[in-house]
Amino acid sequence: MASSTEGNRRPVRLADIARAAGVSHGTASNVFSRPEIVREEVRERVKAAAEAMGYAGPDPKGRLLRAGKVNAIGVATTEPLSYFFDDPFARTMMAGISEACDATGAGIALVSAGNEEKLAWNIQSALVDGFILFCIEGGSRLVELTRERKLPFVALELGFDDDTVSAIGVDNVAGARLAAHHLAELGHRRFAVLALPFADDSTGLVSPERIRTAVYTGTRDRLVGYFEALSRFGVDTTKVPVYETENDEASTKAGLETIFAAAESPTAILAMSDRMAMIAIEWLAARGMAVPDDVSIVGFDGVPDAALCDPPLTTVAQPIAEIGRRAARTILDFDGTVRRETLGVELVVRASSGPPPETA
Amino acid sequence: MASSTEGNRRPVRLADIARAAGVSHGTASNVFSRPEIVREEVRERVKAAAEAMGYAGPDPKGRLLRAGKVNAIGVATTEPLSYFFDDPFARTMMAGISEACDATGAGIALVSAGNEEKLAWNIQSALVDGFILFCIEGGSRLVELTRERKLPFVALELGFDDDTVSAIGVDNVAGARLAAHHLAELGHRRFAVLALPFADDSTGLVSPERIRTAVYTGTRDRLVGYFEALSRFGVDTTKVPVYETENDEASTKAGLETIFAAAESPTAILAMSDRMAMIAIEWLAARGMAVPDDVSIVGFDGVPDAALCDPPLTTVAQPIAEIGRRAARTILDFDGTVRRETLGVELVVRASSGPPPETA
DNA sequence: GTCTATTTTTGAATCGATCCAAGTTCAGCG
DNA sequence: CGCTGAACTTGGATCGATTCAAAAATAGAC
Repeated sequence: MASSTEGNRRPVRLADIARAAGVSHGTASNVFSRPEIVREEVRERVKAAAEAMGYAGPDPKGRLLRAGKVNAIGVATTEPLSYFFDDPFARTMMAGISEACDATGAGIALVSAGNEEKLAWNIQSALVDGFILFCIEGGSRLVELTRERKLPFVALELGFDDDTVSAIGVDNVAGARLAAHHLAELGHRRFAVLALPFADDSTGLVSPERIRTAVYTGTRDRLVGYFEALSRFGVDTTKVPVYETENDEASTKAGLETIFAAAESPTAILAMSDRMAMIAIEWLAARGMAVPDDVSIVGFDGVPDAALCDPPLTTVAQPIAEIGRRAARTILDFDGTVRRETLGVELVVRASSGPPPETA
Repeated sequence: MASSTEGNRRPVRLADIARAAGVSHGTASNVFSRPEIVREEVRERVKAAAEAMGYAGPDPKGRLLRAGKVNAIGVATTEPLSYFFDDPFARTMMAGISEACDATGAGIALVSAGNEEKLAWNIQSALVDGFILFCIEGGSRLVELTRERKLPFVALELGFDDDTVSAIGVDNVAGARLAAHHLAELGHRRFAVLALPFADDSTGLVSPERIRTAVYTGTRDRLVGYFEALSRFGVDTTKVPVYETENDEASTKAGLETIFAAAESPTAILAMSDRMAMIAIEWLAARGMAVPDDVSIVGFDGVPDAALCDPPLTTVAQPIAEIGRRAARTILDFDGTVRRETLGVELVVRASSGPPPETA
């Protein structure tokens, strides 16, 4: 029966019920958005008409255009969407962002895309009031794309220098110094570094030249911090192998192969991410090397998983959730200025680091 | 210099550059959305004008209104936003949803809210093409609110019977049967059940009356499954303590206190969630009871963490990511029909279950 | 130089609401 | 009975784009 009237889809809009109720669309609008200013009798009539016609309530699309504000912040990355739920670092960050959004009632829109073209489109068409950018990879492209939108945005883990963008990060030099100092103080003198990318194009042992011309300043800063602390203990840093990975399993393992194939294998590994550190622990275990008895490892990031692995990882902990919280607030309370924050890090000593083996 | 012209914020719109370039809005619009149909000379002129005036590109707000489609799906829950990133079950589900969204290029909007009123508003005003509802708690309210929007939606973990809503779930009875059968077959005869809520108002040992009048049919179904399998082994299910919790630490621990305070303590625990099962393992360890030597435990859900805890948890695994994927597809390929899917579950035997102690 | 076919461009209509200045209604008062 | 002010309503303008039928410009043929 009903279907005979319905037939095809007919989106009922405010104007329809206004007409049905015999009032202007202005009044009909008020019934929904400011009911108190409409006389009760009229209000009831309009509501009844809405009910009868199956009106779904003011369509946010229309409201949005008028109001201008979406009340949601976009979080973008070049990784696939599942990155936000799979990666421990991202998850912790998102928890911080969530907290700030919950507090103000803002929503979160996740933006990502497989290929470059889709990413551009998704960023251009995302319905948000601002962006938080996860710049883990392809950060400069992401920043470039987002800048076009002319909306407030803040970069996280920004890998390169650009004073015109708001960014929140940590003191990489100080953090790295902490990690290297800790190991050197324990007595280690033979080190190897598992590095994040210095630029986009390759992996492998890095030359001083590559370090000098690094695109990703975060990577360079961490290395500088490591070397600063090591030099202070008399370590010849030119002899320390630095293997550049892509922070994934394959390249990290390749790095470990290379490092331990050398004549003098290290007693301590400085990993620029917990991810690599944990892969290293696993790799060493598989080769029968004990952590920390044979080799000590210190990570970087302080993801929750690092406390749970075996042995629990000594690492340089970033205040990840706090970074997320501040990033969200930067967008939520945007005031038109470029905001740059550098937060402190903390060395969390757990069981993956200890004195070097006696025989060494 | 520049600032003297800019002064205050002036949102440049398409009409502005059209005027500046001396073309109609129609043509200006085409330059951006279908550049191939406008003559090169004109296209360049318009683009130059856009560049000169600092135009950010067609505003999605305007486009949206015209196009009608947002190209994003909303995921809603009554929990705070961080639930999506903290809870292992939710995370796995979101990974599945992400996958389906990535495949079609759709975005994800997270919707949630502290209080009831905000939730209603957030659902009413979310810019999405459809909803996926996490009905873990307050599911009926969530469904009610969402129905108002008259958008496609699908419920997950729907706790109650309602044939008018699309939902994706698992065969709770069969899953529970698997769990109980496994334990009974190992020789256990003294059981206790850690149950999810039967209704919203209380926790504690449940009466047959409460089971019969259960609001949450999922809970009831799992219990039915447990009891069916146990009966087949001659266990008097009326003697099996069933403790209703809120699936959190406090109430689960209270349940364990109660259960183990009884004269005949159980040798096996059937937990309706991995969460409770893992809390139980911890609680038992703290009391010096060994799992599975003194007490066996079987969980329900199959979250990734269950494989990592100590001892690894035997559990009834739901195809969580697959549920997420199907939910997303239900919205993405919405055809106007009510879709109900019930997926199978699988018993994953790990180290938390074994034969009962000899002395028992 | 005219006519037809094709390529471009135009401008009004539309999407679905909210806002607001101006107009209407009505009770109370002198 | 007219006047005043408060309480409601109205209808046009606006938000920022896209669409499409019709008009205009251009090209090609004869």
